[in-house]
Amino acid sequence: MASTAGDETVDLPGFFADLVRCETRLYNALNDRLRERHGIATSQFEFLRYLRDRPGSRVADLAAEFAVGIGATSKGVDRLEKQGWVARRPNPSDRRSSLLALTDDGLQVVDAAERTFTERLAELIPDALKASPLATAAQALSELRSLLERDQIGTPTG
Amino acid sequence: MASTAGDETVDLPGFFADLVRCETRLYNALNDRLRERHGIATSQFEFLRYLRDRPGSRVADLAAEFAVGIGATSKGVDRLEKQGWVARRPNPSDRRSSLLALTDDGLQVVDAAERTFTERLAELIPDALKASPLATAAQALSELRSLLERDQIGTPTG
DNA sequence: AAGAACTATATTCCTCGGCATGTAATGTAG
DNA sequence: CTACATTACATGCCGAGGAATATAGTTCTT
Repeated sequence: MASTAGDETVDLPGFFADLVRCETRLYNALNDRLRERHGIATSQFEFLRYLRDRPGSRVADLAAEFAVGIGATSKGVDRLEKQGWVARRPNPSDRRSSLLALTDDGLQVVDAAERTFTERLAELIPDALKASPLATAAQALSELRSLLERDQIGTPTG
Repeated sequence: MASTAGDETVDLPGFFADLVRCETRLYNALNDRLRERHGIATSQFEFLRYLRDRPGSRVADLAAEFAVGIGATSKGVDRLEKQGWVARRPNPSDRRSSLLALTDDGLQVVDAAERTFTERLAELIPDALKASPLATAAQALSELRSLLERDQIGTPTG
C-alpha cells in the first residue's frame, strides 16, 4: 500500500550527512575570511559575540552554549585573555568562578568581525535559497536545537 | 510597506548558529554511542561507509568528500589500516596513489556500526520533526551542500 | 629522452579539543 | 561547626587536524 499521512520519513543518515557537510564547508569558509581580516577563528568570534551579548557569563556558560568541554573552554578563554580581548573579573558571589567580560579592544574586534561574518555568510548562501526553502530549514533546525538542548543531548562530559 | 514576495530573508547568523549547534550535539551523541558499542569515532564510521560504498577510492577522494585536508585524511587512513579495517592496495595505473578498500573485518565493523548509527540517529531526532518540517530542511540542506561543493567553498588547502 | 612542471601522498610542526586529574571554594548532613 | 560531597575551574597529557614541506611518480616540453 501507499503512504499513510505522516509516515513519509526523512532519510535521516542522508540528512545528517548534508548537515555535517554544510556545516564544515561554511565553517571553513568563514574561518578563512575571519582569520585573514581579523586574525581570529570563527570559534573565537562566537565566544566574543556571546560575551558581548551576555557580559558577566562564566566559563561554564560558554561551555554549555557551545556544547564543548569545560577544559577546552577554559583554555579558549585563556587565549582570548592573552590577546587582551577578554577579562576575568572576580565573581563576588562565588570565588571559584570568574565573570567574563570583553575589554574595549575585544568589543572593537567583535564588532568589526561581526560585519565581516555577516557579509561573508550572505555571500556563501545563494540568494536562491535565502527565501522560502532556507527559512523553513532554519525553523526546523531551530526547533531541533531547542529539543537537543532541553534534553542535554551531546553535552560533553568535561 | 509590508513584504514583497521573496524578500522575507532569513536571519543568516541565527541560522548558522542553529546549524552548528545541531551538528555539534548530534555528532557528539553519535560519537559517544559508536565509541561505546564499536570502539569507533563517527568520523571513522563515515570513512568506512564511504569506502564500503565506493571501493577503490583514493585518499584524495575521501578528502574531497569530507572537506578535510589531505594530510589529515592520510593519517586517518593510517589509523584505519592499523586497526585492520582498511587496506591500501597499489594502484596499477598510478603508483603515487593507493586504492583503498575495506578488509573483511572493516566490512563487519561498518555494517554493525551502521545499524547503531541509524538507530541512534532516529532516537535523537524527535518524531515530531521527522515529518514535513525536517523533510523540507533536508531538501534545503541538500541543495545548499550541492552548491557549496560545486563552488568548492570551504575546501581546505591541504 | 632529459629536464621541468605537476600530482598524489606522506611527513613534520603546531595548535586545539577531549579526557583525566588536581585544587580551591561552596554546599550539606550530622 | 566539621567532615564529606559537589561545584567550578585550571592543567597536563594525548590524539587529531591544518599548513607547510618533502618525496616519489607522472606528464609535458622540447
